[in-house]
Amino acid sequence: MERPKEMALLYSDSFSSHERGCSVDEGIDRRDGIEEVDFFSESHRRDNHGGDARAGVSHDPRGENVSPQEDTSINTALHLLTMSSRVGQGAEEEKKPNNKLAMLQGELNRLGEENRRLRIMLEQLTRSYGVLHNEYILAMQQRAQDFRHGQDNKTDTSSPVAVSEHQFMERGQTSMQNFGHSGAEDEEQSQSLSNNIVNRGSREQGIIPLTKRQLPVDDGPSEQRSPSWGSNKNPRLMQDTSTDTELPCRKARVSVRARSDAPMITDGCQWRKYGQKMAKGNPCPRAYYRCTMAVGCPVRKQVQRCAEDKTILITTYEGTHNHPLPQTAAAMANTTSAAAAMLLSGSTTSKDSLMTPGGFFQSVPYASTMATLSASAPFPTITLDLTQSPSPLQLSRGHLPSIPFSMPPSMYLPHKLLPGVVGPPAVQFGPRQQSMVETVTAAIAADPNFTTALAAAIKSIMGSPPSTNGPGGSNGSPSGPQVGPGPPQLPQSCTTFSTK
DNA sequence: CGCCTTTGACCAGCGC
DNA sequence: GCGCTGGTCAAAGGCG
Repeated sequence: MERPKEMALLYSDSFSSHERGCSVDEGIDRRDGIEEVDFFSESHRRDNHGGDARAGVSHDPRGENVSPQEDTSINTALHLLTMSSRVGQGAEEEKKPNNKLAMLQGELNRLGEENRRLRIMLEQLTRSYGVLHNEYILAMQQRAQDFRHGQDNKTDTSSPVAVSEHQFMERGQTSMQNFGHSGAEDEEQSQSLSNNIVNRGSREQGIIPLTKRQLPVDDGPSEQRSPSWGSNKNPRLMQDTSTDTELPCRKARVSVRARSDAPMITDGCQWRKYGQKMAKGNPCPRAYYRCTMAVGCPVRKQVQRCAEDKTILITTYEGTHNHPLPQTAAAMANTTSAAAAMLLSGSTTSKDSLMTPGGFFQSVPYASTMATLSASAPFPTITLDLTQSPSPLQLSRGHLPSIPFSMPPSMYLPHKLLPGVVGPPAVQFGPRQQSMVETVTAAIAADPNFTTALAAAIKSIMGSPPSTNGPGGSNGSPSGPQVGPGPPQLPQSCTTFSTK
């Protein structure tokens, strides 16, 4: 949906810059192409007519210089419009055709300008969002830290693997400082971190409503959705907005593709099936589960077999656990959290940073190969494809090719960005799978290139000094038990991320 | 008896 | 406005 719009805008933009020499017919044809923009143009036009000097488009919001010619043409067009209306029927009938052409051309010019302006505005908004988001994250971290001081060690139950993952996450996500941390502190931090990632929004609901509005932090559900999540149904969104606790958008999801013969992967959590549906395009039904490890836990997961390869089980997690996770679950949870974190981080960055050669994902080797972001859904989704083995090279060097996916414009928009992420617990695989999981997670966590790159990228993105958050930079999850973001299963080797 | 699964119905979002 | 689809609810039944 957004893409078309963007395309339309781009189109119109280029149009405006080339239109000058186009025949009227061409202009008319193109007009169809920018139809979607017309809506905006309308409102914009009104503004312009309101006496704003912009009507003449003598300046470009972006700061670019607009050639005088352009201005002239636009003004001329406007003039012609008025003229034609004034003159109308009378004596100048013969000139009508010419006037009409001029009118159309002028209209086109104007629309082109408006489109460009709108596009610029959109870019500015996106940038502003990124900045605000960064600030918000920092504030949250700070808050979590403070909160933690009052709570002291509360949790910690992760396995060694979990720890390493946590460390990785902590480094990468939170503040990236203190790489040397380890032990319980790290665990705690990491856990909280994961939670933060996911809950960032919900936890702080009371804070900075504005932020919330802007940041789609998802998960709010966990908290807000009281015991009966059931009541959320679709209304979730609406409820959220109305209650102020939630964000208008849904949380982010983490989807994991893994080979498994079992109907459902055991990930350490208890799930209750609450529905099953036949999904379009897939002969295999999709099952819906919700976490029953704690009352009111908002985490849900969808399990479905891949249509192309039924040995592949696709498990999609949504939400954050509001309770402690078992070790088995916690370990893997972090993996997903990491993925989610990447997603979140990416969201904070601007389109440019993500896509350009120094972009975040490019600096995160594994991220680029193992995860795929999808904006097709109403919420951001990161897919971890564990069905393929990573190339030794990648694992050993953490080097990756370029980003295998392209981020749709919508991904940069606030409402799609931050979600909460997920977390399911770890999956209990057979010894072989388990080891594979550990290997993968450990590799990711241990890879200096990865952590370093991630840290650098995030740092640059956030632009915050590392020192502030120390070990605690994290965000501990203030409230209660740690919720481990839970991840799912990590089965076999992994390396590629595929998008749905 | 309690928990879980099954399954049809309902609701909201979205595209045509 | 209508139909499709995804997601969820909740009654009914099964199982330990």
